[in-house]
Amino acid sequence: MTTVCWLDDLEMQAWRSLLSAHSRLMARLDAELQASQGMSVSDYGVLVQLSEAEEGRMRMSELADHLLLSPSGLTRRLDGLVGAGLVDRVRCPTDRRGAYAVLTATGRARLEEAAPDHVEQVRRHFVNRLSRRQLEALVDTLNKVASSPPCPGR
Amino acid sequence: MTTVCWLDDLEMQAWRSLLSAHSRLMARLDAELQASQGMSVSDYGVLVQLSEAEEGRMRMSELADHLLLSPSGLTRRLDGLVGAGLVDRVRCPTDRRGAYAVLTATGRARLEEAAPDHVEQVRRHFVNRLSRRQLEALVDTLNKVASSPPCPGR
DNA sequence: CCCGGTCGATTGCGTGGGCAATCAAAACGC
DNA sequence: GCGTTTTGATTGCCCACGCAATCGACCGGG
Repeated sequence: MTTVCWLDDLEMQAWRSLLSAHSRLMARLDAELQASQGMSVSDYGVLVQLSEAEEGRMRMSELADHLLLSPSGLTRRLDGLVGAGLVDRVRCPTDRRGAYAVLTATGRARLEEAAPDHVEQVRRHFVNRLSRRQLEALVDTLNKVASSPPCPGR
Repeated sequence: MTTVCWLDDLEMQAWRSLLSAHSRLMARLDAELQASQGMSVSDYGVLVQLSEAEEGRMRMSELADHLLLSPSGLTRRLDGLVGAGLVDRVRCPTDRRGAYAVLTATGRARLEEAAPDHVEQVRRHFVNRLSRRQLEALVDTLNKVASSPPCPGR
């Protein structure tokens, strides 16, 4: 019974390792941040992005781009955070279609509270398992993967 | 405004590269396989696993493990494939709780039809962007990430 | 036997997220 | 200045998936 396999062993392994590593890693981080801080990694990500932005505020569309989320996805993710008082939605005064997401004081506090745990978890499950050289190589490798396609069609 | 950041630059880059590369890669592969074959990468994955198994059959639980899916997730994923006639559900004769997922003839045909496209897409967006050395390093790196935690708690 | 414990699979339910449609507010064209 | 088009965000609808509860079937101790 010939199995369909036009990727050689190494290529196949690389592909499957990527799926497996990502899946396991995310599952662990989600579970642990949920357990230790009652916060999802996604919500944490929103708070981090905002905290790094000028004055803790960012336009919805820009934020969505940074988080690799669709506009609708972000809208609803913010609903939760707004409900929890961690983020405010502020209509943009100069362009009244647009809106800012702004980190509230409690939001910032909550982030600072959760950050040590999350960082420790990322270290334990990811960063600390790799050498500096491996981290460098990984960045390089993944950037090649993430970069725009050769665009033959466009 | 000090941003929360207890990971140094390289570590942060590695972490964000992983998220970004995975997200973009999956989005591209999903979109392209959907466009060229009307099939999701997840469904494709099920067919591949079955095709590699003895006689194209596998127990539900084992299949779920291979696919990194929860039992319920697999059950419902299979519903679709069964509905499409690509897979059969067969109750295990020796243990009537259990069930096999078996690849049908049409399922195998469908897989063989879709495979060239998918392989080409994985090559274009992933494998071919990397050198052999990078692939080797990547496998090694990701396996370290995926491997079981140090288990201090258990 | 048979009865409590366990196991494999499925189902109910909740959450997360994408796409397409929508809406209001700009921006553009003339 | 006033339609038309474009843009930013939100909403409706849908799908994927995980967890917990469930159900039938097996198993091991009396």
